[in-house]
Amino acid sequence: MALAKDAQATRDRLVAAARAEFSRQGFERTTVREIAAAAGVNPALINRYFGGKERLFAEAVAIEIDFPDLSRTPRGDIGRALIRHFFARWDGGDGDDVLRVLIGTAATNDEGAARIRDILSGQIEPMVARATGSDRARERACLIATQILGLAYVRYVLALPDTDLPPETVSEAVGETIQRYLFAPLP
Amino acid sequence: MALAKDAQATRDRLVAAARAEFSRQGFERTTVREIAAAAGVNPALINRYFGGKERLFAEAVAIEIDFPDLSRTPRGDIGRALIRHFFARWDGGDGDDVLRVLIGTAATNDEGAARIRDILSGQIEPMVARATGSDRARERACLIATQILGLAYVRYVLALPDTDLPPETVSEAVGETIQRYLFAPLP
DNA sequence: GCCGCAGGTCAACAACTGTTTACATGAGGG
DNA sequence: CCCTCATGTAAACAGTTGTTGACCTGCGGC
Repeated sequence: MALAKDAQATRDRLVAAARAEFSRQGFERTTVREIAAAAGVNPALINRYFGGKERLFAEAVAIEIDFPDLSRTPRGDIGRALIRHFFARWDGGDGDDVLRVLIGTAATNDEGAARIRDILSGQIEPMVARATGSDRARERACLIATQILGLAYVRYVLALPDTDLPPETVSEAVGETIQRYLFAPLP
Repeated sequence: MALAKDAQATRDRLVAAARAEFSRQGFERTTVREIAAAAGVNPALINRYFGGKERLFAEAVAIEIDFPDLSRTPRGDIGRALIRHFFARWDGGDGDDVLRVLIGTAATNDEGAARIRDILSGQIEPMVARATGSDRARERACLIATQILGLAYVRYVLALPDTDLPPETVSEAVGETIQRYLFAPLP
């Protein structure tokens, strides 16, 4: 049963509200009072439960990318498959995906930038190494990051309409780019 | 001769200082007092000359991309040429290039995002139309924007070291991507 | 020499920030 | 039943923010 006083539920609602607000306005613009109001709780609880705005932010952007299983995907289709996966995940959009939060906040928040670097090293690079078996996985992962983050930036930060970047065009054109960054010989 | 009281010089120093500070810290984190201190002037002058922080920002991020003349570049080399141009421009780095300011601030500042969209419509898209003569210039311009902004984001916001993204790898791999976004058939 | 006024200073303002402190409340074990 | 302590509240704090209005300052024309 739902208790009137439930610490865990309050924490969860704060994290959810924080994600939404940070995503909409970035770290600096978002105030703890806004987050608390959106969560329907008292602002002081942010300090009680998380120890401050910074620590709540860190909690709100903890993320696992959970790549699709590519082991059965034909080599030639991996690029397209990756793009489709990201597309589905982002545009399925409950609107507060953490990666979107990060892209927006990393720009002015070192903690956020460090998080993205962690994802690059800890999740994208291993995925590339696994999928390609090639050396230079680091370089390839960075190239892929430029394209995927750029796509996310244009779509969600600049908020270009679908007509400017039709999903099928993106899947095809960007998918092939990823494919090349994965497998094409590097200079 | 340099006057002790020179309104134009003061304005210029304020804009320059604003660019540097906004670039380093983004719009929200930067205070008018910091900008004034960096410019060596009184904070009140920001309001006198620009009418507020927002308006100073708008002035600081006014930008002309000034593309290279591509009319004599062989069709097959345009992608590479563009990337080299941006690279030279960004990394030549007096450290306060306006496009870098914009990328960092647009994330949480609608005015900034609108500026980038203006550049896309007013400068990148016409350049694409001119260079390719193709229809679908808009789509191609957006695709190019994803790659170029993503590259800038990874290099300057995430601040990955040169060893992760060696310039020659970028020129080649990303150059070819731009080339494809310019000329390859779209689905 | 003096005066007007563009150019620059100074201190204060009101609003808002994250955080802390002291206090209320009510569910659940004894 | 009542006492306790996790949970939640309210108010205040100290600092910072962008902005403003009243006030100097000194160059250029008379």
